[in-house]
Formats: sequence, C-alpha cells, structure tokens
Amino acid sequence: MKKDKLGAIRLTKQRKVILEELKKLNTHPTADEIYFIVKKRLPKISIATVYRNLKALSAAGYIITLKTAENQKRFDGNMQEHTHIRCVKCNKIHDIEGKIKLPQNYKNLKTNFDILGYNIYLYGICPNCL
Amino acid sequence: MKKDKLGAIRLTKQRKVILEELKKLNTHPTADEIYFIVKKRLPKISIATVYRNLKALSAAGYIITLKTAENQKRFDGNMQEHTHIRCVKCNKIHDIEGKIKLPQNYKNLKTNFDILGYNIYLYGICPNCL
DNA sequence: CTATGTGCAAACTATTTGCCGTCTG
DNA sequence: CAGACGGCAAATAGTTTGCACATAG
Repeated sequence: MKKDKLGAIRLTKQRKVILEELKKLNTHPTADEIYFIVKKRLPKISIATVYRNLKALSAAGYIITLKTAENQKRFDGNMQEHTHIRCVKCNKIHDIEGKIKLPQNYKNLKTNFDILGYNIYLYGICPNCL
Repeated sequence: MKKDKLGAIRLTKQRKVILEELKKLNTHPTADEIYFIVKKRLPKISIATVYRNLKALSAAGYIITLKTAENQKRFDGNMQEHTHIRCVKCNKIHDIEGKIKLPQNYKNLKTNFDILGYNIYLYGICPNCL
C-alpha cells in the first residue's frame, strides 16, 4: 500500500467509538453489525452516521474496507500488515500475520499502467468447515 | 484457482447470448451493462434473467465474478489465466496476461486453514488518468 | 414429458442523501 | 464562530424472488 496521508478528520465521539470497537474485533464486521455494537455505547447514533464514518475513516486511512463475495462490505480496524484468507464454504474472513511479498520484479509486467501495489487474497477451508 | 467443475447447466438462448457478448468484451461490464448489450439481440429479456444467468454461469465456472471497490459486481468472460489491475483514480479494471505466481512456500503460512489458492489484484494508475 | 428456465412486477437489502439543528477545532 | 458533522426519514441502487407460462434435453 502506498504511503497514505491520514487525512485530518475530526475526532468526534461517534468516530472514536466506532474506531475503538472496530479495533477490538478481528471478525471484520459489516456496517450494521458495527451499528448494533456501537449503539450499546451511543444509543442515539444513526446508521447513516455509521456509514458516513466508516467511509470517512476508510478514506482517511484509519481502517480498511473489504469487498466480499456477498453484497455487503466488511470493515477491518487492524492496520498492521496482514493477509486475509476467506473460507470458501462459510465465507468468513480470517487474518494471517504478515504480508506476503511478491517477487520484486512484479512491476515489470506487460501493462501500460503505472503499478503502485497489490493485494493478495488467499482462500481455503476454515477449521470449522473441514 | 481450483479445477472448476463446469456444472451442466442448460444452454438456453439467453445464456448463449450473454456468454457470447461477455467473451467479446474485455471491459468487465456490470450486470446492467450486460443487460443493455444483450437486449439488442434479445429485446424481451429481463434484467432478472440476466442476474440469474450471470450467477448460474459463474457458479458453473463459465465466467468470473469480480467484486469491486464500488457496490456492484462486474463480470469477466475471459477464462484464460490472467491478472487484474484496477486504476485507483477511475476504478476501471484491465487485464494483464498471465497469472502472477506466488513462491511455492505460501502454503506454509501460519494458519489453521486448509489453503486452496490465492488471487492477486494489482492497483495503479491507468494511461488515461496519468 | 418434466425439471429447469423465463418474463414481469413487486420485494428486499445495503447504502446514500437532504434537511436542519449541533458540535468541534 | 464557521465549517464539519450527526440524526432522522426518505430516496436510491443493485439484486432477488414469487408466480404462471415456456422450453431444453
């Protein structure tokens, strides 16, 4: 990943709580899962705020947005380098420590793009589904 | 990618046309782009049929479903091994010939998953956006 | 001939937006 | 104190489903 500029967004209490809860979890929750968790601490928060803030936090580089096989996004508050593996049976996403490196020469690929980086997603079968 | 079992689905004229049009394109169209293209040949086709058949063709291994940064899926009828690169500015996805290989030892990663395979997505800036 | 597929319209899910009052820096 | 943000409800985008008829194998 390129050097992200962590945009200076305001640290409101809604954003603080969303961020804190997201960092506690390693389950890559969906927006509405986050909504229900955060509502325990901020009962008046609106789902629109959750969506707006997940987008803002992601744009500012505080969290990562994961696209899934389903039609909804999942969010990841773990900003240490790690790799995701998805279970082809239950679709759950788990973390693997460390980033898998591609051989240096991947930038020599035949393309007229200016290559900036890459993401690797593993897939397999999780212990529960074996 | 694992050896896909090409499921035996019925080759209806709707499916045949969808498949043919998809193979002509290298633009990774969305479901409704496909709908408008296919409608030129089958004016009475319904968007529901397009969605159902894209899902069926994908499940049967005839096409590939791409999840994107946006909220909609894109489809790829090119089944030769290739890698996708996404433009971080305009979000378009292009093809790069050949599959990038990970070093053999990627299966030794610290995880309790049974690792089956991986996908690599590159990102960069396309010539139009430079 | 029958299980599978189709068209249509209605339903549904995830996400976004307009408006307007509130709060952060 | 101005611009950014939040709550609410309504809107939208993408996709799915129920039903009755049509068709591939």
